[in-house]
Amino acid sequence: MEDFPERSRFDDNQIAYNGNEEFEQPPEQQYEEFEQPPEQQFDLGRGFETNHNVDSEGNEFRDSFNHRDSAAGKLFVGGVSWETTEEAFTNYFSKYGEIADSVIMIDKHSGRPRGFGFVTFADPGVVDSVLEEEHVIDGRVVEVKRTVPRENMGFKGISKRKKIFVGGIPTSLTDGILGEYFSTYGSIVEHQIMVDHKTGRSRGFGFVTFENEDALDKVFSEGKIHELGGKQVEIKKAEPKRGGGDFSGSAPKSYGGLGGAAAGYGAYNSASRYNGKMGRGYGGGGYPTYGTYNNYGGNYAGSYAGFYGGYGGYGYGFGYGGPMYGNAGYAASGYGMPAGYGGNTAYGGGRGYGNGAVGRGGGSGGGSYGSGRGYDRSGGSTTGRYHPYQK
DNA sequence: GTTGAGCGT
Repeated sequence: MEDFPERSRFDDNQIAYNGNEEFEQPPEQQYEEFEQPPEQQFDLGRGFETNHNVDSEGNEFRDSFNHRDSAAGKLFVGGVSWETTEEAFTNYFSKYGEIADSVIMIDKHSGRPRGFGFVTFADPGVVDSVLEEEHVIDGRVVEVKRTVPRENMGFKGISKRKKIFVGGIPTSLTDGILGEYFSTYGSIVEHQIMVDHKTGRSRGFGFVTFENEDALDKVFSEGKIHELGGKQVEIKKAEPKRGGGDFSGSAPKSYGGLGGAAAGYGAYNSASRYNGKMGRGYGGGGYPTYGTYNNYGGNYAGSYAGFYGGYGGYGYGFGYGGPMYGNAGYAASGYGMPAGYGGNTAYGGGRGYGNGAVGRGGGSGGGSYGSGRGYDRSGGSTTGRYHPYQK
């Protein structure tokens, strides 16, 4: 018996690996895809020195894809009554200055207003004062905010664990009182009582965001039960509902975790196919934090990959509660890092595992994005932020 | 009565 089965198996492996290499396309091509000249969409003139960034971990990433947000003078207006017309809406804000643009978004499917809109002032200087004030349109208090920040603001953002949940609030209690009460513990950044859109009535709970964490200490030091408006309310640390900022910076919904997904693909030969679509990672923010669903993407990919033991890979990443189920075996570990560089490396990654750079998945956002959209949705919460043009 | 809300096809 000189013919060892091992031998042939080994041969098989060799073949398999060779096969891999066959699939690997010259990186140059990838580069061309990724190195597209950055759009000059920075009409905000806010002093973005460059759109080539390096985060604190040394990851490079590009800012692109900043359409529609944070143009100077532009504000998001939420909580708009469904009865408010665009005309009334515009007219209301025109008292602060010339309106360059304004719109109330309508859901095309239901034909109903979506309850929010945008207003852009010709003079960006007025937004600050607009943001300071309370606004009532058609008897409804609307919420004016800057348009959703992305990685751009990740650092100056005001967010950490400074938000508390307040439950058991008497429906008669107003948001103003809520703010007044808790402001005795520290400066409040934001506070709100949630109301039912249908009835307009309080839902009996709200949130308060403090400026500093010591305010939280203070407020919690008095126990979780507070007396507000003559009633007992309970306070707790607010649970993050969605990218709302319990964690790093204000990285909103950060597609951060995608490192995993990308990895998954990388593992498989077909990476070459997908690579073409990945690349531009929004990455940015870089914290691997969320990305729950994204991981599914990775998973799936992993399964397909089969090769490197792809299955098993249930996401990892930081949930809120704490640890994750890290496993993601190779998939995650190997390629997260290269991904950070924008896909080109995602490639090389195909072979060199062991970097364990999972954490850096940030940069590879594009991955799951381009290819894993379907999975994303399965994760629930279809924020629908990115509707590339699906009608 | 107890965990929100939404970011322009």
